[in-house]
Amino acid sequence: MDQSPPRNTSVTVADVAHKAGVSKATAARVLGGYGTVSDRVREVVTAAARALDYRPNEIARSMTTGRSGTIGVVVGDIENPFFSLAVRGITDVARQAGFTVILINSGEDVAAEKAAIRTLLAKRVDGLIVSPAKESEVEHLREASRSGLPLALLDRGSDTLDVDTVIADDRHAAEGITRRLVALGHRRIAYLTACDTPDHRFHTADDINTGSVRRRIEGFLGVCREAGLAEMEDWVHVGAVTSEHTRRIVTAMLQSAQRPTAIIASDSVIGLEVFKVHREFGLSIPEDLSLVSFHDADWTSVTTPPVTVVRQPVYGLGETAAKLLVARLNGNGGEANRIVLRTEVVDRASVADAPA
Amino acid sequence: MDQSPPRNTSVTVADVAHKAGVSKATAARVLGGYGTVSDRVREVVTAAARALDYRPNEIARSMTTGRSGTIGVVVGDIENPFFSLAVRGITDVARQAGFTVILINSGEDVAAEKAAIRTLLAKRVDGLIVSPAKESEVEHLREASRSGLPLALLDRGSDTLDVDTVIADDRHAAEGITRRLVALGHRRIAYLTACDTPDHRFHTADDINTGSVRRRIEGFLGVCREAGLAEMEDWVHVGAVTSEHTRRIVTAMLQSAQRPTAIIASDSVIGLEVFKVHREFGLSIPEDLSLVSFHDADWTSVTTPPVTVVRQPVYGLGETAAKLLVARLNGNGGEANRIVLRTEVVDRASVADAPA
DNA sequence: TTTTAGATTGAGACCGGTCTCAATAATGGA
DNA sequence: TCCATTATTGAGACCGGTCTCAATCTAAAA
Repeated sequence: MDQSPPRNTSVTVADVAHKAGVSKATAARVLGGYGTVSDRVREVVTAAARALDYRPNEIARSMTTGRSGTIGVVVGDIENPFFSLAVRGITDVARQAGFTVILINSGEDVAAEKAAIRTLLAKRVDGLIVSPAKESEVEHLREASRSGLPLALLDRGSDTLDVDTVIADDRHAAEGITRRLVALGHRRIAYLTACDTPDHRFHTADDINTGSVRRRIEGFLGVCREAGLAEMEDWVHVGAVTSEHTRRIVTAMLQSAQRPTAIIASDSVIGLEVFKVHREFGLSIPEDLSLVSFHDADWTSVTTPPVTVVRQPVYGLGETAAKLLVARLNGNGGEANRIVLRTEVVDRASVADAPA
Repeated sequence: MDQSPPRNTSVTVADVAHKAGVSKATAARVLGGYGTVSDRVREVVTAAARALDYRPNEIARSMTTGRSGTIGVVVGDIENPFFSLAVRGITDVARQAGFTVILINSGEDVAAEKAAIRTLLAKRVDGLIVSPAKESEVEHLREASRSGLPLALLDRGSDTLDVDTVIADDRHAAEGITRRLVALGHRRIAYLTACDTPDHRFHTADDINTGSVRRRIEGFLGVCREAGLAEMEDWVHVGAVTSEHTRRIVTAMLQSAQRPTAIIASDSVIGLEVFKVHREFGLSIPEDLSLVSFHDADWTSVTTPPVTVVRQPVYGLGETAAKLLVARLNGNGGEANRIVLRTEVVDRASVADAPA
């Protein structure tokens, strides 16, 4: 009795209309909530729909309206706490605005990113939020945008792409912490990032395709130059793409005769690895080595000593990007917005004077 | 010259067919990759499609095939590293199998979960992976499953739902660590979980609606009983839903005359908060307090001391659930699979003899 | 009471694919 | 060379909604 027949074939407006004894058009009107219907008919149709357990088919609806009610999100890696928090911001806004989110990881690989965009385009998403793997390769994004699809860039911008962009003031943040380290007497300051170059070595900031990281490195190098430190390019290390890579790089660094007295980690995953390795070397932070990490990850406050970090408004990054996109989706036109959210240095105890 | 006209109206198979000088049916055949076409025609159509920059419309395709190529994923909170890692496992498998993922957070709220299911049903997802907020309220899931939609449960099962389920051996894990604590002389052992009850107090394991947590508590209480410890129900604390709640509960606990000598944290977010609070009290782990946390979060290995944890195969949980779902989607029938993945205790340094 | 603007309702086209079925062309065996 | 098969192709229905337009109805205005 409680087991209704397993209906493999779903009930449609036509079914409801038939049961209610009205035309398909009328049933569609009350079910779809548009047009004008008499109260009596509305009741009959509603009752029929309930009796039949009618479920609207969004696919069919999208077919005619041209809107899918979904937004596509392409991030590097949802497993990274940075992105998972940003995505939380996006989904919260999207849900509230009546949109649903299709999530795809690019693994920071441009080819995968292109494939993702293609898939999303085929699914006819109403809008796109992307954290581009490479600023230098955004043709696929430009094309999507030019075809009229609203696009918002997350955490990484592109000068050549005139679309809504939400980033953090990475350069400023990097300048701040570098200045601080220099003031404390540090001269051998290493900057460590997951971004890679073809030969896995750093030459100039232009080699760095990830906008946010490039700006940080430019800030870092700029301040070093001001302070009269030469050839600090040699202290920028790229390719910390996995914890194994990071471990290898940090190990080489700490074993070197010219061991750095301070390390700036470009994200919390790298920062964590640096922290792990420094202990294996029996070094102590901050006496032997100062450490600053980007991203105020949860672990940074419970280590001994706790780690000084650049706190980025990660949730806000996603939230803002989604809000801009939703505004576009609601027809708000106008110039592309380029929003820069403020970061903040959270002073803890991993930074001190350079060892004598 | 390089700026192709911004086509607001997308090109369809009919357009391609017209340009290629063939019928819509024929163009559709080569574009859709089905049926049989002569090589000559294939070439002409392909060329026309390229010239027009034809992009298939998945929505329209779904309309006739009845398959959307998407799977819906409902988790508590993507921001939680547990879920973000599991989702990574899901998306990896889904992508490989040609499916796209629609992600919705339930916030561990049944009403939100129901709404999510409804949305996903309307979007005509091909399958569903859900981490149910409450085992006691799964009617909406049962209904979805009964209507023929493949469903896989993640991390939390339901005896009354006969669907593919992937969980960890939570009871066994809880028994193991409890036994260990008891053997070290602990008698005042607190178990702390985010799951809540109507009156925010724990009475019996049946009050706990989250399957994984209930099994852990049953394991915990079972071992305590074996060891002759009475009324350990009083040591189970529920409602650590936010860090503020957790902080309040832990603070009360540590201030009490009957201060626990060991705490078991039901997830890493709670474990982190316990770690933070214990320090503010000037207590030291493990001398004054032993701590064990579920989920081998990254921070647990870098604290001083590092924290002993129950390592769950989180990525594997998501991966396996997705694989089971994909198998169903490919038509594999048969009994519902109930897979239990093994956990492992990672012994670090936060557990020691109970203080005298 | 007749006229008429406005409210309701029904028919049917349409969105952009897939797919069936019949018609036509090409190939092979007797 | 003729007929049976098989390969290609075109027409048009269909999926489940939305939406336009014309027809019918209702009630207020004259």
